Amino acid sequence: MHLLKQKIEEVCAKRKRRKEARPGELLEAALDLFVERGFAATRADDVAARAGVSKGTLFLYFGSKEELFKAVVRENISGRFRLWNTEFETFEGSTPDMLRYAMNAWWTNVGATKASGITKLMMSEAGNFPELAAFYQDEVIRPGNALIRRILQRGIDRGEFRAINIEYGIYSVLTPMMFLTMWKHSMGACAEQGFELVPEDYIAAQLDTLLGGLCTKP
Amino acid sequence: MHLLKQKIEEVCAKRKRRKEARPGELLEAALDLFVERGFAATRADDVAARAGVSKGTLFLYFGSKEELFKAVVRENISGRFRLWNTEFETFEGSTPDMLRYAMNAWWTNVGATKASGITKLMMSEAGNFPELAAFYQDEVIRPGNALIRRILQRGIDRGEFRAINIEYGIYSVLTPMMFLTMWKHSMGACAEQGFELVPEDYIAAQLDTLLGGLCTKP
Amino acid sequence: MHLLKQKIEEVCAKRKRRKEARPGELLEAALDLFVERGFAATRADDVAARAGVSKGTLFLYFGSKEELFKAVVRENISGRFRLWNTEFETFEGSTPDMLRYAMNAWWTNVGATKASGITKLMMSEAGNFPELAAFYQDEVIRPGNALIRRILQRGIDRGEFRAINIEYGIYSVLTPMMFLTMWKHSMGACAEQGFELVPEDYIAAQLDTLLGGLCTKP
Amino acid sequence: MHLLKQKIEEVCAKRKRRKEARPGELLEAALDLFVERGFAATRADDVAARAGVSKGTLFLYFGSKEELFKAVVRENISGRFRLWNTEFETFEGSTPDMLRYAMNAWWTNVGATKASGITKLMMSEAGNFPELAAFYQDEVIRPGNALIRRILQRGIDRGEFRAINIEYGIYSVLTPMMFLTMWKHSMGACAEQGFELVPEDYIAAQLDTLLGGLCTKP
DNA sequence: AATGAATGAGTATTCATTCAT
DNA sequence: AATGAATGAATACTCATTCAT
Repeated sequence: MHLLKQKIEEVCAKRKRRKEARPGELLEAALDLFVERGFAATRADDVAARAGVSKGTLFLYFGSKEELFKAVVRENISGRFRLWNTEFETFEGSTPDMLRYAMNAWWTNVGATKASGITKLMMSEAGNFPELAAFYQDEVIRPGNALIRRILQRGIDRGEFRAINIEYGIYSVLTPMMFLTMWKHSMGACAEQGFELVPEDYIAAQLDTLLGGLCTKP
Repeated sequence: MHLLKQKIEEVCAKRKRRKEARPGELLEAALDLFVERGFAATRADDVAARAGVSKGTLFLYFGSKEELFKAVVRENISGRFRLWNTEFETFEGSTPDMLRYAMNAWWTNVGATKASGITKLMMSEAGNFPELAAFYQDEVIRPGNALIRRILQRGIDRGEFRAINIEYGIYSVLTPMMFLTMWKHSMGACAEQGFELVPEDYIAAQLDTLLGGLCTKP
Repeated sequence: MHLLKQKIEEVCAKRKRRKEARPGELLEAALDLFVERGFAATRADDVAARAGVSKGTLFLYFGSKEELFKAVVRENISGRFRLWNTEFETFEGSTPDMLRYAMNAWWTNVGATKASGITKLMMSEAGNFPELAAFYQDEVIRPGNALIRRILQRGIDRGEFRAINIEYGIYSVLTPMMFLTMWKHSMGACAEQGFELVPEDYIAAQLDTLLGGLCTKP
Repeated sequence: MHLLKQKIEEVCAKRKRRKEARPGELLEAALDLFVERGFAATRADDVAARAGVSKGTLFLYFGSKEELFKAVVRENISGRFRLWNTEFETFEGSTPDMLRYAMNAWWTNVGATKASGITKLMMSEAGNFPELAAFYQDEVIRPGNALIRRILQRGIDRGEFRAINIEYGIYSVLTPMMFLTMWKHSMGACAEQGFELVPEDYIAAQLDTLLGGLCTKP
């Protein structure tokens, strides 16, 4: 009898592996297309085709195109912040070093990956999906800001940073990342000839300016 | 029958004077809606309605929705740079002051006005309109970058700025403006409660950081 | 100048005649098809085609298939009751004659016409359109019942009818009409061979039974 | 591999006992839903769900939705007429009493039960299923009419009823039943307030009118 | 020049039906 | 026998675009 069970389980396992894989394949395909073409210009047909299933299957897993979009956003908003907060607490170097580390880690783990596409998506479509924008605000913007705030505060507390207005300072850290994201997904395609933007160098340069300022020391 | 035509033409005579104004009204309406909703989500109906004309009239002036979009972008990319370059050449203060002046002027004349909407448009739709993106690159990005480059170079030449990598430095100046634009047109709607972003203060704070750096002077 | 106006009005008149005719043509086509095939089995395409317009035009006049359906029902629910109530008040003959007159008038003006199709429609689809059913209840059932009630009451008051329970009596009058409607639109198609139901004769026979009863007088 | 099959068959053995029951459960569920929503608006999913099986199983027993529908109708058209004809032949009372008995028996055994749903179904969908309508005609309408005809003829023969036109007289008996059926399944939901229709009372009242007529005896 | 009625290609979504397991 | 994942044909509805007036 257990032989039967075993067999059945085997069979089901294969199917289940497929069933559980489906949404993932669809989400991946959807992410690609949404980022590439935007929400409206992405046809359900195409998402299904790229995932290698029929249109009907798409709607089997996601009730509507909008739900698919939401799922794509959710899927790609990882709980990376828990890890990062831990790293913050155990970091032993100087705060400038911490900042350097943080921005480079962001680029490696987010900016350079497909995940950065959803930031671009959010910027483009936020107006049409207020509910999603709020979700993004809660899940990404707020924790992200909080982490940067902690870093800046640490720098100030330790006398490493000037006593700047932290809330505005956050954006000084944020905007280079935002810029890189847009660069990669929007303007980058038609970049200025004769000047190749190298993300890692760009980040290094921004950090230099950010930390040291443009002005020569008196 | 030609009598009718003649009469009609007579009657329409006074309308002709308004003829030149029409495209302007349409472009204005289209700018608003494109910025607010994006290209795909903006219906020709709505543009016409907001401009106070019939849908047919819209297509009388612009052969297609895409052409309308291009016209909107082109129309709003003014040759402001000639004036700004002149100002640069006649400016007599320090380069930090010049930078301050430039960014505030940008906010007053562009960022705070509807014109900033096209930057948002370009970021959102560049991928779908490479031709337009190239045009934008030529007409806005390149001259803008050139102007900032001149400012930074002036600062370095006069010993006011450190000898940073200018190409990357440009983006340090650019990104706060880019950020403000996106803030105004995308994320701003669902901003974090308890922290009101005041553009002028934000610019001042960014300039402070940019010029002085985060680190305390040794 | 008035010549122009005249011409324009002429032109517009033609168009308006067309525009105002459209909904009517569509409603007529829709009535035919809904009655023939039911709500669900009627395709919007077909309605448009039968009305001689494109699918788009259909949705120009009726926001959705459901709205079209509602409009069909409304359109065919005439204010015939005002006329009938007047006739009731000015009728001078006996109440049995009045009843005879009423049922025959119903057949001529409603039962035999396409309008009877909506009764069949309502019976079939009432469950799926509670809102419409309520509307039908208000606009047709209630006034219809009221009229029959007046007739029966008149007969009783004048000593022509027995003192029956009027509320139930109403249905004795109603059901033959309902039956004829269903006969015409449902079962009639596959009627029993060898017995041709002649509506007028059927009505006469029902009236005979209704008025005289089946039983021989004691 | 055949080992697996063997095992599976073993396991399914006890299910086989239920095998015969399956179609019955499905037919019951289908009857409910078809009556409630009509043919088109009833989804195969829902039928299967209500019957507690998977959608696949439904199509295992019934090749198509249409076949399911036909089976539902056929299943519920019982050969009750044999019994009723026997009762007719052994009935000993007066014909008016016989009529009273017949209509009340109908209500108890058919009208008040789910079986009455198929009458409603037939009325709504006859047009779309002429084949079924013919079947219904043969199996229900014709025998039913025949039985009523025998009753009326008995009354006339025994001098209890007037010598009416029997073919039309049949419908005088039929329509109250038809009406009750529609009332229960269509319009009843949104009945007129302030007047509760009690089926048994309604039948009694109709019989009174039918037998005695509306007119006072001379 | 202006209109707005008409169009029809295009797209999301549903659901009966199939079939591998 | 039973499942339920997958399918794709069918259909309501949208919207840029045309054109007669």
